[in-house]
Amino acid sequence: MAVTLHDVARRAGVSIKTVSNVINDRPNVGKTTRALVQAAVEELGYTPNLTARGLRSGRKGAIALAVPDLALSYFAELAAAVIEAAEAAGVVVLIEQTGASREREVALLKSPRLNMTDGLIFSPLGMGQDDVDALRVDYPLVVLGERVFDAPADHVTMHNVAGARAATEHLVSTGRRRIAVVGAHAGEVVGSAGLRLAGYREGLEAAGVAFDPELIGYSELWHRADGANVMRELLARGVEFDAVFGLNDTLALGAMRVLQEAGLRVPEDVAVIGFDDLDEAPYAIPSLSTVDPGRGWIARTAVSLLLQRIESGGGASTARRHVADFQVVARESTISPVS
Amino acid sequence: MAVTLHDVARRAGVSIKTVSNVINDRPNVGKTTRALVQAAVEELGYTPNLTARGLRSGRKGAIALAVPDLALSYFAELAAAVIEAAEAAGVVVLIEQTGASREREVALLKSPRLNMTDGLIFSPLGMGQDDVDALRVDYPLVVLGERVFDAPADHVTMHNVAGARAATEHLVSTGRRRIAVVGAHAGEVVGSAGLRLAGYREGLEAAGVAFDPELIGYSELWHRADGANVMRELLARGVEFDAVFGLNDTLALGAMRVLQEAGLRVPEDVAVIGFDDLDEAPYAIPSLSTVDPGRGWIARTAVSLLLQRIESGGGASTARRHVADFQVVARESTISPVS
DNA sequence: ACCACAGCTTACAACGTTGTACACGGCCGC
DNA sequence: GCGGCCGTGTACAACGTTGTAAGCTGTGGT
Repeated sequence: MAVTLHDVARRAGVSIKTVSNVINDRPNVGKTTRALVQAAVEELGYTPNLTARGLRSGRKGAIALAVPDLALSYFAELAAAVIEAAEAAGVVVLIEQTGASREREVALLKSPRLNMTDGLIFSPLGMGQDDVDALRVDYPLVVLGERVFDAPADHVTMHNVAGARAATEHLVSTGRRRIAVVGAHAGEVVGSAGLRLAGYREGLEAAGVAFDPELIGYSELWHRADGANVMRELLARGVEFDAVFGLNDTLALGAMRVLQEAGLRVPEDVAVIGFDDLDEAPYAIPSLSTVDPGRGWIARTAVSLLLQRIESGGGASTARRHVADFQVVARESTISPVS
Repeated sequence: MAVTLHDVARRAGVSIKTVSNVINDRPNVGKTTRALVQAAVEELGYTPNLTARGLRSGRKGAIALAVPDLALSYFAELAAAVIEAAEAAGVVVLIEQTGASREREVALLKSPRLNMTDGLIFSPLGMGQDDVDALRVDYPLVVLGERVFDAPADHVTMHNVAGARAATEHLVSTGRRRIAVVGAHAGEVVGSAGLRLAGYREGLEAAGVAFDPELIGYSELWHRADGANVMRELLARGVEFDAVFGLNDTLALGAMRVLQEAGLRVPEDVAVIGFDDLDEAPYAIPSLSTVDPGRGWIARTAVSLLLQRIESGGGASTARRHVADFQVVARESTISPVS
């Protein structure tokens, strides 16, 4: 059915290796032969069999991306950026969903399915420091996020602490002092929730504002609904606050809806800031202030690091660590428009 | 480096074919031999090389999914469902983004990259009826959506017309008569916009409400921002309406924010309904009424049809067409809560 | 005049797996 | 007790590609 090198070789009257050399732009092919072969390729509509190439050369031209769930906006947008960056390098992306389950994350790392790809970009959410050994794999690996420190793999991450601190300071700079937090994880130290909460405390301290545990709203998951629930609970408790820091944008958006439902004006009565700079943040009403964690840069860097590892034969040199620049994006939810 | 059948065979003292037979549960292997081999597999940590298997057997265990852009919520949620369904069948998913560009869509269909997979689930957005021949491919293909009719491939789609009609009738049933539309495409007949607008007109007609072109808001793209812009324009024009039908949820959400910004209450002053039942619809404030087009069913059916084609050797039998059941989901944006 | 060498091309093996054909032994039926 | 058959296992080839080594031709140096 499919056209192979043999067919092209027969048509052009050369050996299959010469055709292979033409396809791969090897230098040692004569001009006339090259043209002859190219004509035959054109004529027969030959396309290389990537599976066979992968078997023989070990390079498959595909990478895997493992995220908790594509239905979570942050990961969908991250995946979109990873696919775009990979595409630019001529590589395709195979996506795995781990459901943020520690077991599935650990299992994935040893899955035979991964040997269809040249390497993995892995964004764990359930694994912890204890699983650091599971990351000691024999294929190129880039880890995203901050669940595991000192991993024996390249690491691309964001300034969770500094970003959260900057968000807090931004709120303080607009005159807010009672800043509620939505989405904290009890007792967590590593992980986005723990780090961002630490940044929040740093920001308060720098501004000379006392930390009040009453202002911290906890929720395990980070969906819109969780943000709404936590905010309802804070309101019910009667805690006073003039600002809300959602540990990510979906939490902030959920919280913001509840605030408006309760008749509180954003930002006049309560300012709201999130974290992630989702595509939808600018289009919320009011548009959501947030921290842009450099998602695009993270995606591009992760792809580029992974491709470098693949290129270099996966030699387990020292693990590199890259941190994206962040930026506070002030929008209407923290700064009232000039009226 | 990696453990192969040869290594296992040597360890177990049998031939590699016997090991292969054990791995694949072939019947003609004795009980003791089987146990022996399994022990060796365990001991050496053998995992099959899927690339080699793919080359030899033609079955790669991967399918491709092509969507316009994962950053669009609908496609992210669709992709999540497709990956989940494929995973249940032991198949991985490779994702391609076409950017809704007709050229890239047509090019993708002939891309050699696809031969890493056993088949394609394709959701075109730029192609039209003229490109029907491009869908005549020699690998298993399932097409989603309604851009192309009579395609020579299996087709899974939704009840765009009936769903839109039902949404319209739902608005009518709550007493609305002046129903604005957000997101129409001028002159389009096929495609979601054209079909949903047709359903809207059917719904009006059935209710004996006259169609008023003044109420139709056009926008090429279907992002949140487009919904907001169209709504601002409708308000600026001073058209009177008591309901809004967003041709998808993001349009409806964008429009709803603008309505609230303008001081109009939803649903008291204006009812809003969307289409897609995105995960975020129930968490908007007010929660968004919408049409559940059976996204999960579509994903599962598409995967199942594709796998059937693959199983049956891709024999180009007659193209099948499947249409998901839809359901109007009434939420707060069309029905005021009992107060 | 011959060797060395560069430039181009080819034959062959190999990547790790599975399909095909066949070999071996024992048991059944006649 | 012999022929055939079933159950079990093996050897070999093949999937389509690329790496290696070697072959062939012609040119230039000595």
